Formats: sequence, structure tokens, C-alpha cells
Amino acid sequence: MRGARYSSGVDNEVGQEIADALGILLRRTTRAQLHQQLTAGMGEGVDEVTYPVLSALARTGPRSAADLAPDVGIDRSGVTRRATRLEAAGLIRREADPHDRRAHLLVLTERGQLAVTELRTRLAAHITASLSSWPPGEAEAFARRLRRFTAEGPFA
Amino acid sequence: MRGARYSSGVDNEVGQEIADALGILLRRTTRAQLHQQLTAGMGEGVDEVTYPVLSALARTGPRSAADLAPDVGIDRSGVTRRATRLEAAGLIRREADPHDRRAHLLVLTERGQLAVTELRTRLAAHITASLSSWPPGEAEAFARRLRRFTAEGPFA
DNA sequence: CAGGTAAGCGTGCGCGGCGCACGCTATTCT
DNA sequence: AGAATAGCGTGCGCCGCGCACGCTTACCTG
Repeated sequence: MRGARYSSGVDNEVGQEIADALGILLRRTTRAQLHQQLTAGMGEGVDEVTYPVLSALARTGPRSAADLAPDVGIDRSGVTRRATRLEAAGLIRREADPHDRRAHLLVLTERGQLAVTELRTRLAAHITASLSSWPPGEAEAFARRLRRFTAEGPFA
Repeated sequence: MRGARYSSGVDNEVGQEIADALGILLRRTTRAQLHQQLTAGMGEGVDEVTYPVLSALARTGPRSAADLAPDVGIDRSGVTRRATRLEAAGLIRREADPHDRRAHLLVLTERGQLAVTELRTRLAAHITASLSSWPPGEAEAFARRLRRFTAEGPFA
């Protein structure tokens, strides 16, 4: 199980350390207080519940609710309900699929696009600010490792 | 706000990259499927809902439910209910505080201690395994950065 | 070309977790 | 000693979720 390609392998203590850190991070980032703080001032539609739908939509382009569901990680019906709220808030709109008249494509409105970019910017600024005290190049290296970790790591 | 100590500062694009990666990681690690897979075979008491209480208890030692609540991130009553389930499963027990006869201290039983170490080991092994293909030293460096990120990062 | 099957969507329903507030017991303060 | 406070468990209402159903539209086969 260890050292598949490199003779030195990876000490299991490292995995333990990463696991603990991820656990802490998971708890911290799910604090409702943080979410409310980050979404403060935006329209009433964007929410810690509805945002994942908005974000996934911004990432992958217009898609149906059923297609979006596995990416968000909840049931198809849940995506539909969140989409209904986002639509009421004017952040997305339902568009008829030209190729299939049953399908309703979810597409971001201009306000929706604005909201997601705004929130992404806020979060990035929040992170960048607290990384300003890191030695030069450290943050960039960390970002690269983190990207690789998410791409081909244990949670791929 | 940027470059407080180092003249080069940190490009905001780095923050953006980290933010996106964390978002993905957050979604992946909250998949119920993953939790069930990791807790498979253990007693019926350990659960993705009850585990944070168990874990916090293992980290900080015997504490009251009210003290535990802010660390878990939910209301005091929620901790009480989860503790009740864990007690029924024989993973923790309520002990009378010798100094205050109102207080019920939550303390891990032997089986509880065993369960949390087992789960920690499983998760660490899962992570270590998928890091075996990384170049030597990379995983260790990533673990160090991640630890620092959680300790003094934007979510401290 | 027609009828049956399947896909896609929204919604009703039951379940479960959460936060708030209340009651009860033990403690502390005046 | 009596009042005020802290600590705990629980009832209650709310909300999100997954499942299953009905309805519309597309596909497929004879």
C-alpha cells in the first residue's frame, strides 16, 4: 500500500497530519457564521444552501438540475428546490432546452453571474490577506500542492 | 492589506485558486457516501453526525456538552442529543463532575477511544495511499503548509 | 405510423437534525 | 436563609433532504 512508485514511500504519520488538518478545516468552513459574513449585503437569494448550485452553474455553464445534482452532492429534487429559490431571487432563470422540450436548463442571469464572482472575489481576498505574512513563494507552492491534492488526491 | 511583511506580497489569483480548491474539497468531504464507507463495520453508534462530538472529546479530553458545543459548531442541545446516542451505543459515558453535581462530564469509554483511533487510522491510510505517487518530500511539505494554513490561516 | 416504454421535471410526504425556550436541580452570592 | 444564576435535558416548530408519484415529452419498435 505504501511506496508504490517511490522507494521512500510516505509515512503514515503524514496522512494522519493531513487528516486532522482537513477535519479542522471542514468544521471551520461549515460555520454558518462565516457564510453569513461572506454573503452579507448581497441579495436575499444567495445563501449557504443555494450557493453550491449557483457556483456549480457558473463553473460548468447552463445545465439541467438532474445533471447538476451529482456535482452538488444532493438529490435531484433538492437542486430543483434550490433553483426555484434562486429563480425567485432573480439570480438564475429556467430556459427551455431547444433540443428537448421537457428539459429546463438552468442558466445564470447577469445578477447571478455578478453575485458568484463577487463572492469568489471576497473569499479569495479573505484568503489572500491572511497569507500575506507567508514567505515569498510559499503561498504559490501551497496552492499548487492543494490543487494537485484535490485533482488526484484521496477525494478525487 | 497585501504584502504586510514581504514586499512581493501574494497575488490575489493564488487566493482564488485556494478558494476554489477548498470549495471542491468541502463538497467532496461532505459526501455521505464517503462517510458511510469510512465508518463501515464499526458499531452502529458512530455516524457522520455523532463523530464530531466523539472526535472533539478525544482531542480535548472529558468535557461537558456545553463546553463542547462551540468546538463542534452547533447548539448545546444538539451536542446533548448526539451524546445521548453515543452513550446508548456505549462509546461514551456521562460522569458526574466531582466539583459540580449539576454538570455531566462526557468521557470516552474504551470502545469509544478505540473507535476514534480506528477511524483516524483508516482515514490516514486512505490519504497516505493516494499520496504514494507523489515525489519524495512533497507530501511532507504539503502537510506542513496545510497545518500552518489551518493554524494561522484565514479560518483560524 | 401508432402504441408502448423511457426520460425529464416538479411536488407531496415522512424523517431527521437544529435552534430556541422552558422547567428542574444544584450552586453561588448577598 | 433566600434570591439569583448556572448547568442540563427536552418539547416544539422549522427546514432541508430523499423517495416516490404524476404529468409531459421523447424515443423505439413492430
